[in-house]
Amino acid sequence: MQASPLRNEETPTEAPSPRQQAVLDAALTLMVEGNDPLTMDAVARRASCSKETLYKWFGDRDGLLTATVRWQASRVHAGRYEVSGLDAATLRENLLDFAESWLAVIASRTSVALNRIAIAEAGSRKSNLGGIVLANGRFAIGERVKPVLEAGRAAGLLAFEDSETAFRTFFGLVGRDIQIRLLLGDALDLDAAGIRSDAARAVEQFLALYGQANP
Amino acid sequence: MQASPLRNEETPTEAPSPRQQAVLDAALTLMVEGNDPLTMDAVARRASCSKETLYKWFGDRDGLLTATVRWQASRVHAGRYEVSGLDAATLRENLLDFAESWLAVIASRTSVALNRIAIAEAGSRKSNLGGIVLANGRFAIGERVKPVLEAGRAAGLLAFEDSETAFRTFFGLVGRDIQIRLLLGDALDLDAAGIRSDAARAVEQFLALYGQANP
DNA sequence: TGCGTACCGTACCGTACGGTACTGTTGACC
DNA sequence: GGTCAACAGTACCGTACGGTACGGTACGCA
Repeated sequence: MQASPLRNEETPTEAPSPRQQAVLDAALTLMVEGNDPLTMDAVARRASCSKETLYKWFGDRDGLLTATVRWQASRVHAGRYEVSGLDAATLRENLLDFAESWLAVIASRTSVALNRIAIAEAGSRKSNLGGIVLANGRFAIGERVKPVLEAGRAAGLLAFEDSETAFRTFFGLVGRDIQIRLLLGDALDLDAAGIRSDAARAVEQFLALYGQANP
Repeated sequence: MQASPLRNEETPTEAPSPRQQAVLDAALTLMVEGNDPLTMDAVARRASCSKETLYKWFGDRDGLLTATVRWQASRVHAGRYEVSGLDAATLRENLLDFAESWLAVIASRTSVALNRIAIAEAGSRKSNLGGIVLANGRFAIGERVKPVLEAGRAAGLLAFEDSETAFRTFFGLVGRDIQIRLLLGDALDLDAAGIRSDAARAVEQFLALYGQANP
């Protein structure tokens, strides 16, 4: 089990124009509503544009989906974290922040809808939607968390050999069964309070496993 | 976040006849191969039966998918575990066994294909495939693991308040990012050795969090 | 031997949807 | 005002696929 080749899929291409953003937002809205099966007709109607324009801008259906996923991802990315001179409280706070924001993302209707489409598409080859979602979700957050973990280790607050393995444990403690249940249609509603307490529990468990008193 | 209403979906209806089982196996094979998009035509051709028979036996496409999921589930369920007079070694062994078999399931091509279809279907209402997969996967294993955890607590080997919460932590430690990565098409191959070491790590971590010396 | 049942194979139907073509209409620029 | 590009709206095409109908065959049963 070595590094996956999926991590450099972020390739933002050029940013969509405001009108194109409106179209992509329409597509997102339709996905999230989830009543109709996201047909090109439906997007065109919702966005008040012609199908011909859709095809001109995005090439084909897959291009539209790809652009939509990228557009959504571009709005989720947050700034990087400060990792120099880490103390225990700051480390805990950073991890808590990651856990909360990650839970908020995977519990959002947008994420569920996007992941459903990417997973469905990943079944039938000929589209890299799954890779894009992974690159902007799971792998993007891994690349942001691992420096924090490594800084924690450098500061003597954490002990682990491989930051990737440590992160995957953190990921499991935070996400548990939430994402698969939501993807499969379980009703499971996580409100803000539930997210906070889940995130806190995950962080405490992670620190119990990997933390050590600053020597 | 309370109990989900999905847990009594196992309703096995009557068992399929041998010929019907062959048809369902054909459907499974097609799903796993994943080249064509599991059309009724393809199933009929692969199973050497007529579409009319398919519709007569299973009602419609959704009925066929449902029967296929149930058929697969009926083969995965293993026997229950002995939970009386648990000692530390037996507890660890039981947990290890659960973790290994669960990892083997979610890493199998069959599980990935089935979950993909159920997730795709869960997007467009009108089908309870997702509920069935959940009931026979995540919830079924939960109902089998929780008695073991509770027996461990009764024997003074584990400490927790809520067995559901403890199980969800175990679930997260075992599965981590594996299922979502596979669903999204990541290549990630887990061989038997990888599964064993992953399972062992998860069990040790779980015991580090919830275990306590027998008083 | 005739009849009914269960089934395969295949032709067929209707519709949904991806993709294209055509006809305005608007607005920028000369 | 004339010209052109971009675009909305819509009609249209081809195909894939869910679902149905029907002819043909094998087999059990009287």
